Amino acid sequence: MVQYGSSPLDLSFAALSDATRRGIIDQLGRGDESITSLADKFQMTLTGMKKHVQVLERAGLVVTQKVGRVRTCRLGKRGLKAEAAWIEAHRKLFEARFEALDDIISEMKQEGSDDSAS
Amino acid sequence: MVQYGSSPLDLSFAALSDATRRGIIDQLGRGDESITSLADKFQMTLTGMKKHVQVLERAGLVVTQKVGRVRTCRLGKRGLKAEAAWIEAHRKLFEARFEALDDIISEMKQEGSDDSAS
DNA sequence: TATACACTGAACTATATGGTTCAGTATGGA
DNA sequence: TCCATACTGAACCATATAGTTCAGTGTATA
Repeated sequence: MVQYGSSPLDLSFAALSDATRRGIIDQLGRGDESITSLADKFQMTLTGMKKHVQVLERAGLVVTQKVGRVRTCRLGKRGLKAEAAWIEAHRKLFEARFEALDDIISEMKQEGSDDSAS
Repeated sequence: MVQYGSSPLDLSFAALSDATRRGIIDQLGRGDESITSLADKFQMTLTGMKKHVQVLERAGLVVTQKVGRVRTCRLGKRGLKAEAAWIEAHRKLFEARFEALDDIISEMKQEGSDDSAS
């Protein structure tokens, strides 16, 4: 039996699965921003933006700091190392599979029956 | 205003945000599997496993083919290229930010007020 | 001091996710 | 032919997500 507990990757990949949040990361790559300016840029309520930022923060991708009444958001120091590592390791897995099985696969496709059924 | 539509990355990052599904990819890297054998290995009902496989399939990470009564799952040809590309591009963004701002940040930390408030 | 600004939190909506059970359908083998 | 196997689909549950509105709190500033 294979057992997998939940991990930090759960949080970061989930954070990255939303286009708005990937956009926020793009934006913060260009410079720090307040919640308000992000909300403006993404045409969203303050509250909505705050939630997105919280998701990114829980994932460690973004760090925030409140000074006065302004909360400033910037990219988190931990970066995307763990995610890059997982993806790279598995990208190789995919490729290894295809080097080994390329011809077998096309062979299977020939004799294939149902394929792609619901 | 910054506008981001939904993209294939939404589906693949969401697919990767679950430890079971990342485990399935690990497993398929070692060889093709039927839904039943995956369900056994991950101690889950057939129906539950089928759903996970469908999520991976919609994301293009896994391909399935039904022959007789067995549906065989294998890694999808499209692999993790797009995901790797996004992560790599942004990993550089993170690093660039820190090279430029490392000292400014630690300076901000000194004078910081609230930090890490809810 | 009064006002405007930036955020925060609670509450609500609609939809998705991760899982189950149960009742099928279709296939392979004795 | 009969039975077990492998999957499929519908229905249900609990929880999470993406967004909203509304009613605050705390901070700058005129």
